[in-house]
Amino acid sequence: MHYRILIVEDDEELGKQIVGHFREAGFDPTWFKNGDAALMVRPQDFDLIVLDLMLPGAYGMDVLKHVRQEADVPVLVLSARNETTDKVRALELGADDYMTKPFWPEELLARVQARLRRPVLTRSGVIEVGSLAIDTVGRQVSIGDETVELTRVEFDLLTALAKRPGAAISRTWLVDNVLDPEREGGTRTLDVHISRLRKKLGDVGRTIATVWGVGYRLEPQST
Amino acid sequence: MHYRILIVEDDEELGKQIVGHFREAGFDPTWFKNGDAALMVRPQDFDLIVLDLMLPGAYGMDVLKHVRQEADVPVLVLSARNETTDKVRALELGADDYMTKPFWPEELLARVQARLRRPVLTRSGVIEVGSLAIDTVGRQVSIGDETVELTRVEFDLLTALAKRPGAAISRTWLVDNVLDPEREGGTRTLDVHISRLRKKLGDVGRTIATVWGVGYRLEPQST
DNA sequence: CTATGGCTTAGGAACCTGTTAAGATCTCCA
DNA sequence: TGGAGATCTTAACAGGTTCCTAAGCCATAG
Repeated sequence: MHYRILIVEDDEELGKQIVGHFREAGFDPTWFKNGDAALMVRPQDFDLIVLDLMLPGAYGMDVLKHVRQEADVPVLVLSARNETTDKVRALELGADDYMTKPFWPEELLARVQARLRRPVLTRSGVIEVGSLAIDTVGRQVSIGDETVELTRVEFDLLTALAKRPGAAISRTWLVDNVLDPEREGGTRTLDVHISRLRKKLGDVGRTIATVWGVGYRLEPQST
Repeated sequence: MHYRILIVEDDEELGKQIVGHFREAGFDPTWFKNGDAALMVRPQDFDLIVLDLMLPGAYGMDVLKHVRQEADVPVLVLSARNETTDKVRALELGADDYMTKPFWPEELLARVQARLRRPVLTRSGVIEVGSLAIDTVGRQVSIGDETVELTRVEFDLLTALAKRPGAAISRTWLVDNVLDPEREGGTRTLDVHISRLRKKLGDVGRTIATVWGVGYRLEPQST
């Protein structure tokens, strides 16, 4: 069975290239060259959406909003600029990942593949990993029947890991995306949060593995 | 069946050298010394194009553009400078890989082979070579059902080899790309890592072959 | 047989992580 | 506005892991 990928990209060259790479890799890509068409589509017909934010007419954000209203499909956002505002807004609107042009097609492919190995995310916005249940809407976490109280950072940290169970999430990514972005680098802050998270989660906490020199990973079959 | 390679390179020496290497390696190389000729060609007649950006008259980018308009042939770009602008522009125009001069002809050959001989990379980001499975996303390695604990360098080394099973990966490439780039040259560090990797992998470790005077190779049918 | 390159062992240096404790900051409510 | 409590950050250190280098031995090519 082939994953269906929707690509929204106005650049003729880049679009063709991306489509080619996806097809080669065994995906089933659909390519829209403008936002209007993308606004008509049923997002739930696709397994993942690659969206260029810099569409003519600044439709990028509209498309993203539309997709988010309709379904919980992962969205990978592309942007030509490396402006933080774009990134922040995209993430606020529910983008799942973000890439700055230019990039290697392989990298895009790799990220998409990583994203598709996704967790059990129920329609109500609950991520389930083993006995762990994360209500991303109500921002509540439970293990079995027990509710666990987490702070904001702890919750975001756990969510980031749980969104891609089994994947190693790099320290830098976590620091940049979960912790306060205004911070300056070079501390043990992340470790402290992980430490407390593990303690609060008890047995489940032990399924947060350290990937030495890289980051952390939530084991998929967390009991 | 021979792969047809188009080489666009104005430097007499380098061109001759590259052509020689490709021919030796069993490719079918065609060599153009200037961009004008390259603009006339039908890119779809080739399996891969090696393009020097620094052509007289600055035709490099034009050729790239031409190729991209015509067909979806992989293009490997060469450039004398190590300037980011060139790299970025090449990427925007759809180059698939990029090499900075000077380089070893072997390295060029290796990259070309890597591109033509697609790695065994499954949808989920797992590289499989025989009973060996490398989860590049989760950064985990297993042989059959057994998980193998590898350090960061060991993992990256194995991945580099496994991405191109059967291909000889040069020592220099491994040292430059896998080991800490800040290091100074002239040690036996790589050997030590390979040694430990072999030991940890047990039987599979024996399929990491030494290519005398060149580097290492992971045998494709590793048990 | 010789020279070159590769393998392995061992030790120490460098690095990374986990944890505790304390200070800074934020939030909420009276 | 003030203050208590919760939350986040930083510093400091311990403990462990990983990496690099040196040195001797072995394998290979010529």
